[in-house]
Amino acid sequence: MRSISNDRTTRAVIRDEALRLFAAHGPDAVTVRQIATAAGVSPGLVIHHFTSKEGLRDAVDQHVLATFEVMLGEMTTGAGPELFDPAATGSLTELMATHLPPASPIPDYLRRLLLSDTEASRVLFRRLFDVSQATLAALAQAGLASPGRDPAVRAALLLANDLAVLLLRDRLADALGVDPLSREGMARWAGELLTIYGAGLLAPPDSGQISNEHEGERP
Amino acid sequence: MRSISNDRTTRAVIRDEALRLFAAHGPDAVTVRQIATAAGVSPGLVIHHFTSKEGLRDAVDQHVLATFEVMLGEMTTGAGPELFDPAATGSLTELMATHLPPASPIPDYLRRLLLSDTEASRVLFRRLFDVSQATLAALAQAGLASPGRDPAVRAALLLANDLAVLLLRDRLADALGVDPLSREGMARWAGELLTIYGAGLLAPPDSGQISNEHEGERP
DNA sequence: ACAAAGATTGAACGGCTGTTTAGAGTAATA
DNA sequence: TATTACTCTAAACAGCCGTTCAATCTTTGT
Repeated sequence: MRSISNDRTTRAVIRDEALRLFAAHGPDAVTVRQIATAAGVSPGLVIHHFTSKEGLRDAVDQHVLATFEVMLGEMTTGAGPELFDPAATGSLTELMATHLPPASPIPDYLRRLLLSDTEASRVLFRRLFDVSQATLAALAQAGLASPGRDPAVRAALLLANDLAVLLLRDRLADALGVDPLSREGMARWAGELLTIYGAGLLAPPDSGQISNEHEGERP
Repeated sequence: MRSISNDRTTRAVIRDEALRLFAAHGPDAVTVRQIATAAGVSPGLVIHHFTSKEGLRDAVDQHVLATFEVMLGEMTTGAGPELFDPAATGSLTELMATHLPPASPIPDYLRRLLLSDTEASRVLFRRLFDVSQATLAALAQAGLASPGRDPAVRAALLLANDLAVLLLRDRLADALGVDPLSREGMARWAGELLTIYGAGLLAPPDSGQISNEHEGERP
């Protein structure tokens, strides 16, 4: 049956449609019937596969966590160029823009997940915090950044600043006229972040970037 | 009837209980009956005063927005000392910690509001963004900060970094063992933020603070 | 080919939701 | 005091919710 252009299990289809709807409207605002319709099945089948709506939520959480584990794994594996870029300190934003399709529901889902007071939320944040701490330590070892007087707080601050773009995406897109997760948005954001991380708020533009390809800019 | 230790209108009591419950569990997870019980009235009366549950949400939104308008007004009025502190760039965090009781539901409500895709959310963020832009311009005029190559993005970045503490409060408290909105948490957070905003990530500890009372630290 | 197991459906059930309605108490007006 | 207006309640209503159930259709194992 599921042969032409569809090799996903029905279970996976339901899970993915739930992810999409949960990301767009929040789990509480989405009904089992809506998920079933979106997946082209009956409401009973959704329950049959996931026992309950909360079971479905858990399955979606687990799937998203696994996706992130893969992304984080690829990051620490293929590391190298971003080590010379203080702003790419495990930049979640860039990581997602690179590894995820442009219309992926995962950023929106992550936004809700991180603010949801669930176990999955705590586990994910803890993981991101550990990565942030490790990255800061590595940068310090390489002499590219100071660990600061309070390394744990500094690592948390860098992580929070990174996540802020994700969490406030819609509001920022409104205010700036550019989606901060788009190519142009990320470039403009990173430009300011690099300057500040490089030499502080008083620094003149164009300081801070350690390796900029051409310095042809001259207004 | 409402005389001893209660000069609030019944309407106001309902509104405040709704604010408290909405902040704690989210508007969708709270029922009209729960609000009515918390306020000590019948469910019908809640509807009678606010027409519908959504009307109640709007009233709460409006009340929170008005509260913030007052706080922002007091900020720009009593300005002065914080102008010399680049990190206090309209610091929402500090503003709320100062003007709100420690158990106020408003921080939690704000967190949900800013991510809710409602008109109130857009209005509030736009207002905060304008304040951030104005503050950055004032700091630049005073020679205390550079407006950056992209002033709008820089103002948005400073605002987002400020709001991040609020949005991720629970997760940060988990990871750091300190509520970042508590006195100790704010002090530690501001310490790192001042250093980075002062001279960047490479700066040694204790640079960046323009007016630190004693420099007795020497490890 | 036959039987067992699993996938799937349509209809139904009880419970909870926001809201309505009719009416009882209470204060203000005249 | 009679009337009007307002606050408030108890009960009920219709609708939607997650979930269950019995019965089919489809696949798998032997």
